[in-house]
Amino acid sequence: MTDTKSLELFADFLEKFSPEQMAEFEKYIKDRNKQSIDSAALTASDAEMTFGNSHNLARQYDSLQSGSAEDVHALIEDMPIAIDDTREYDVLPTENFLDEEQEGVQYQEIDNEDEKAIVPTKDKYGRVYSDKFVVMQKRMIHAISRLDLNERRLVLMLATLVRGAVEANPRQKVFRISAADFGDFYGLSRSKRYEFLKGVSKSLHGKVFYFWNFETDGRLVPSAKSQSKNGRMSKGTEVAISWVGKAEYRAGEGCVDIHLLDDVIEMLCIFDQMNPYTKYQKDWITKLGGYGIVLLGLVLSATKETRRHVKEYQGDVGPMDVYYTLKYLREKFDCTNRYEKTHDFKRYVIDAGIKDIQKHTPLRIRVDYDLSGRSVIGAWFGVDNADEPKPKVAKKDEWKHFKMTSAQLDMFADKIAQIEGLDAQDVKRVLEHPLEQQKYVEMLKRLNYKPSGWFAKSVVDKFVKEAQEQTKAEAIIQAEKQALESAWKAWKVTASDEEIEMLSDKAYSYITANFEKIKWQHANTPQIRLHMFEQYFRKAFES
DNA sequence: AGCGACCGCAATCCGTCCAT
DNA sequence: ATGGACGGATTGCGGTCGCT
Repeated sequence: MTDTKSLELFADFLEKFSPEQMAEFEKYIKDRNKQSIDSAALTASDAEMTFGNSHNLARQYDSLQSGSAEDVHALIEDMPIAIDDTREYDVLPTENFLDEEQEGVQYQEIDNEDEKAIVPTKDKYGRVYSDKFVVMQKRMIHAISRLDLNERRLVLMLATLVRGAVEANPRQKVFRISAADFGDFYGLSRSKRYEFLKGVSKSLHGKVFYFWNFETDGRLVPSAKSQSKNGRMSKGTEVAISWVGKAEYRAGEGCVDIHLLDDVIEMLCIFDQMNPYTKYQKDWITKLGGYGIVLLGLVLSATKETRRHVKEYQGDVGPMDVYYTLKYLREKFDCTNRYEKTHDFKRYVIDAGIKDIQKHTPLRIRVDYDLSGRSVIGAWFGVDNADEPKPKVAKKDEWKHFKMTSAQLDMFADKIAQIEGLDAQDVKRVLEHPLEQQKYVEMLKRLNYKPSGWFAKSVVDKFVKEAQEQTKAEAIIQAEKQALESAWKAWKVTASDEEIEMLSDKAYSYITANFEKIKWQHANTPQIRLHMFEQYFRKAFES
């Protein structure tokens, strides 16, 4: 148990590395193994694979299980590398739903007074994040995923509120949320919002979440009991935190005063280098269910590196952005004990998450499972932004590729046929052809027809392709006709006068008249053409 | 308004069939 | 024999309805 948690931590930790740092760390592991100080679980090739390829990182993640938690922590503790994480979590390949890049994220603590002061993270313009986003530390995503809808709503509301409040007053610990604000924020009915707020402030109170504590330099905070005999760190501090310290519902005023612990305030406010975060658009996350949130976090936290590597994905569902082992996914979704049947896990966690995201965000998640024999061992995920291509709604010409109903077809074909003195069936055939219908557009306008339906693009494309092929075929036939003519001329030159006399022009006209029947296309050399020509000529002559 | 019966829905779990 | 697919049962939670 501890093992998997620490490995998760380790995996998260590795994600922060730049390629250079990976190389450096790899070297470090190599040296370490050479000296065989400890039976480090990581081998050089483990490290190489792990660092070289995030796909493998996920795979290796499982093989790392053989290492003890101690080793992993020792590794991290001994890490000779200063983590300078300039590689932020870029949220998606398509940045179009992000307003601005997060830069210059700073962390500052003022500890000279009783109350710890917390200075919120600002963006490069010196602003606290806009309300449009709920900015969330990554490690918090897991914590909030186990809350129910209203609890999550409260936390998310706090996330935006606290940031602003702490900005104004760094020592503020109590935050007031009114039922009115809460209700407006999420569009709750007037009658329900009081109950909701009251209930949620109560239910949230008992809830606790756990996380691994980090020092600001990225090292694990040593806990008092964590020193093992060999003086090495055996564990980081696992911190249990109550979401709210005290929640006071002020009856009559319709608001609740929420006392938050510093850690929670920090989590909500401070996004320093060691706290990878990812941001979600507010209205997405408030609508998403627990699995949707976690899945979104997993998929969106794909780094540029993972994306590059997962391109190696050999499937047919398009490029994939990230790969996770089944085991890792189960842990992330908190499903190590639930949904023991893989199919159930897929159905009710992965698929449900995808459906959830599909429903509430413009993102479309693709998934392809990695099979080892019959067993699912992992999954690739790809994400598309449905809003992305934003097909410019070029005002389409309604008189182009319009699709008439069968009633309309009958009626207007009849009318046009009468006016033009044509066969109604022929007219109908033209009208229902998206390319040829152009011929009668003026007529239809005069007859007060108004297009109300159109052919799908794919259908039109099919017709266009057909037409192209037809013109191509016609061109070939044309060329063949010319070839025939020149063959005839050539034959006339070589033929004796007697033969020419025998063969009247009638024969030539027979051949040309039956041209379609003769498979001239197959005669692709002059010799064969000549041969065929003679053959058919003879046949014509005999008849 | 207060109460329980009832319903709908989602989450979870289980049994059976099927392919390998 | 095993894991996955699938249908279906069970559970639990809200919310609603009708009765008092």
